[in-house]
Amino acid sequence: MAGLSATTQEFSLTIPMEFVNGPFNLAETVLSGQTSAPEWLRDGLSFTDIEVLGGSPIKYTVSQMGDTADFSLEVRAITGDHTPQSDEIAIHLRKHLTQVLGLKDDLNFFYQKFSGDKVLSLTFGNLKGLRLMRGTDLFEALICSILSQNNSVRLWNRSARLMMKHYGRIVDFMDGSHGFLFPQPERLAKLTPRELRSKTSLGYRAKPVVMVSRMIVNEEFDLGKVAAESYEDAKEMLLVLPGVGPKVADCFLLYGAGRLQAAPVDVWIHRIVSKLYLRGRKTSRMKIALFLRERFLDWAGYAQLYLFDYARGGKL
DNA sequence: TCCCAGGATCAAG
DNA sequence: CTTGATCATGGG
Repeated sequence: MAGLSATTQEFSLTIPMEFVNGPFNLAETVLSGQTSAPEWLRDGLSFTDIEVLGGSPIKYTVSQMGDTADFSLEVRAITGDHTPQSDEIAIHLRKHLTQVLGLKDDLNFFYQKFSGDKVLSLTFGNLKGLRLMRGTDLFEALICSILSQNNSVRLWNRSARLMMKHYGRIVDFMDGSHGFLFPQPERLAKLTPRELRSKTSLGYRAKPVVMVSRMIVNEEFDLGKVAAESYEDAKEMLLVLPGVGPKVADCFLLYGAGRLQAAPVDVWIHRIVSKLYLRGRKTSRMKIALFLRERFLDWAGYAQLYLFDYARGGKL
């Protein structure tokens, strides 16, 4: 937590390996298509994101030094124009990164607990250090999850960035750069679906995005209240939202609300689970999700993430 | 040109 | 509770 300077409003901090609970692979984690938020911008092996911490925007770049088993995380950050400089920002930032990168999740316990699972343990080799990301904004996580339906990771991220550019608040930083925050529901609620679609190439997903935004602005739907319910109740409540089915609801609960027993079942999960666990028997997505929850309990979300990356990586 | 992508929805069986 | 067609958009 060093390098604080009152004049430049740039600072850096180091997160030592001892602060992280087990191995970590930054690139694998950031690039694994999780829907908690739009994917961080990549520059080589460094990743950059913008977040509002303590009321003021901050841009930070994270780099991993070393490998997944012996490493440190170097973080460079810069604040916006009117930000009072203080040590609290660095504290906020470290806390923020701990949440969004799942730094306190006990991965070694996970690997040990399921070392006897012949299928899941297959994925541990190349994916060691892959962690579940958790969003800091429920609305952002919900919209990103809706965008991902029947879409590629690349395309839903492109659409999300276009939404930010056109409808998100612009923030300026001391180095002359700027960026955009994720749009507020109030802004999206005022749009017509065709207007949104024309600027973001959201396709047919533009309509549910606008509808859901309106329901939240009108207080017909309270994401905070839903996130506080039990997993089963929360999922049932989410299914009334347009554009939200079982998979999107699970994405929101896992990446947005941090419910680790949620296991979103997409085409990749459906493929790999029915092939490697169910001898190729075709099964409904609902049964696959139930299978994952019953088998992996509070680690179902993690099991799903590892199986997803393993399958998507061409290991099928 | 067809098939696919971290699916949802509706009608019909 | 399951299956099939349809829904935009861009990549392979």
